[in-house]
Amino acid sequence: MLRVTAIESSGGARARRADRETSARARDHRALRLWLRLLTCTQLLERHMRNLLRLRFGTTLPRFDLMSRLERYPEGLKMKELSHHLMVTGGNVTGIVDQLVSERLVERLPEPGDRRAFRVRLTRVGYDAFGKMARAHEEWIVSVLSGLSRKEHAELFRLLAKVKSHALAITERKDGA
Amino acid sequence: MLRVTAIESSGGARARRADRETSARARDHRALRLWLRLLTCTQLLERHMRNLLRLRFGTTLPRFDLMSRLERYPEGLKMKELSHHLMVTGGNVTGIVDQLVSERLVERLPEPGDRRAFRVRLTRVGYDAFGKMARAHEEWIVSVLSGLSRKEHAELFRLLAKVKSHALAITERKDGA
DNA sequence: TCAGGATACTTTAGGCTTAATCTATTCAAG
DNA sequence: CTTGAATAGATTAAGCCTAAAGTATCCTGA
Repeated sequence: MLRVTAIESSGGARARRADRETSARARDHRALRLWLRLLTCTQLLERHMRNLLRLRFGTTLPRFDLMSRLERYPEGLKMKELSHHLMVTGGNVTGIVDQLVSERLVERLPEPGDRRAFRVRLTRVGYDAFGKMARAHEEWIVSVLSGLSRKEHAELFRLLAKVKSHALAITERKDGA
Repeated sequence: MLRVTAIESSGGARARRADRETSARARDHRALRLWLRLLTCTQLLERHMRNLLRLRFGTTLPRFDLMSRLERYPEGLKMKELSHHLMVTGGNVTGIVDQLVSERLVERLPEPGDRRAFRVRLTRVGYDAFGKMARAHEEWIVSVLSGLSRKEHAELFRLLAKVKSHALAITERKDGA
């Protein structure tokens, strides 16, 4: 329930208790609204990105993300590493790499010294295709975030870092316990 | 490419041009990093929420979101309205409502005066089930965002509002053009 | 009245994602 | 060397999500 609770105004112990409850509820309310707004922002940007990639390049965000990661590692990455970087499961990476291989955008190379693993790398065609997409992607991201001043940029970045590290701390604590 | 470009130091027109390019690239770089951080934060929180709902309540985030929306409208919502609120396609809502109906958590009621439409509403069981989930959900959201001071909360909220409205403006402009 | 366009919803095909399970290979301890 | 645990990937079943096309109903204007 996201309705704001009215604040009582009279004094006394009862009222103080009500105030505490009220402000606790108001804080909860703020946290929920903040979370919903975070979610909405991400979804808006992500949706637009997906449309851009689909309409202009006939591809998808997951494929773009994977290629984007590979582009930074000319020597290629193992499936396991990709899975970790992209924060998705191994099975998922298998599927996306399969697609990209069939489109000749990436290739699987044997990993010397470990016959279980292999290295995934962009092909020449993959590099070229990614370059075009990356420019459009970056252009749009810059424009959509240009509503913020440089100072606001930095502040938002800092606040999100705080959220991120706190979230990681909580998640890991629960995983360990 | 997220590598930071070195800044040239000598004077003259050539160097100034290089500086302009460099800082433009640095700004692009900041925008991309900001976007990636936003995405990471959302994914971290969302992932944890999904796990919570799955492990403790045997349900999923989309179902929770849908019920959460219905909880605010005791008279129910039409499929179209749900689709709009949740920012997903109609076909998607059909699927999730079907699931929830088969679990007896929501019900479809005829919409008087329009035989094409109907109203989706939480059942008694649905209300009770949602209440339990909502408490756990809220508790966790509050705790994960408790790393921020009240002031930081407000600032983050404000900055995200700015991102949101700017993104909406850009998206709509392109849709209209 | 009735033809058309619009609207509410469903269906379908295809892609993403996960958890769980399986196979092949590596590694380490005896 | 052999056995058993750990690791790298692939596979499967199930759910989410979308765009596009389909069905039924409503509405408007001649």
